[in-house]
Amino acid sequence: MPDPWASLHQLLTDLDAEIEEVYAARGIQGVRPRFAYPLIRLAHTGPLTIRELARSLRRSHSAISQTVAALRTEGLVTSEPGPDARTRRIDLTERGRALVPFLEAEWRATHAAVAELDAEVPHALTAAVGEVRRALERRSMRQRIGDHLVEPPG
Amino acid sequence: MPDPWASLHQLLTDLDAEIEEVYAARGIQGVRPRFAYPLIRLAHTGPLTIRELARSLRRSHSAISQTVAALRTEGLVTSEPGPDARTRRIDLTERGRALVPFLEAEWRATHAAVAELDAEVPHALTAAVGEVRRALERRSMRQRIGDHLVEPPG
DNA sequence: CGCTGATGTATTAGCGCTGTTATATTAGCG
DNA sequence: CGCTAATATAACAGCGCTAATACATCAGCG
Repeated sequence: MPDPWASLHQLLTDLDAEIEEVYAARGIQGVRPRFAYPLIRLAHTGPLTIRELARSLRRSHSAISQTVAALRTEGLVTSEPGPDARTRRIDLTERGRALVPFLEAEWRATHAAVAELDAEVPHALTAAVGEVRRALERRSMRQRIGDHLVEPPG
Repeated sequence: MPDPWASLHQLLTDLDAEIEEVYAARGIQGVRPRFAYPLIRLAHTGPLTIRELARSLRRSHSAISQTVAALRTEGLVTSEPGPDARTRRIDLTERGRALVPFLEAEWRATHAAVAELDAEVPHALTAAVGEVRRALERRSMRQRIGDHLVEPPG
């Protein structure tokens, strides 16, 4: 028996793998799943700096800097010095922009699939996650575990 | 907006972090969360080979080999050549064995906390995961996404 | 009897995902 | 000039995986 949320972890891993398959089926090369959201975001907002993009995606600027470096390597974005020469404007290349319609379609389809799934089962996963989050705000997992912790003598 | 299961991912990450806090609160050093299950398993089964342990924990033998190497570095297990010189018997050291009662207590407490959580919310997470799994066996995520995929013209 | 090739086991290199901290660079600003 | 802000990069942490390698074993064959 693995840890209590191993099945949850496995589910996530499997879902991610299936997204990759959707990409592969479309013959999309060199686009890792983590690339999709930055690209979609940039398509909507126009050029952003690293920090703006990071805030927008709720990641650290360091993490985004690394992702953007990878995107640049794949020729999906450019990074031009901005009006303030400290900042750089991250913008889509033609190739990056061309990808966005599909990525967005996949994004919407995935959301729809999740919604379908939630409606199909008695215990909707999305609802469960939200409820657990709120329950943990009331009392943390650490506290809950502590309350149940019975240590054997010795 | 992150990907559809970003919140799920975040939840997992947070839960793992809280387990670490429980360890830290007990002053346990050098024991990463991934160490717990191999140690507990070995305590129940006695010495196992890498492959047996891997099967037992449903991990790749490669992953377990690496974990065992880390366990050895921490002085928690030994790895002696077995009767068949192809294999090695992984066994607990004194230090490893001494840890097991606490790790098991934490394990039980965590399960109890999860059960409590499941009972506390309208949509039990554990149930949701199982139901989603079964739903995906009926129709894969890949298919579901494909069915909802509407690509824009161009 | 000894070699050969198939199989099983373990390790290791390299990669994926996530993130962090620390440091260097450069620019803006008072 | 010195402080602050933005970015980039290196090194590291965690989790896992596959594929290649090394080695042992064993069956079969000449």
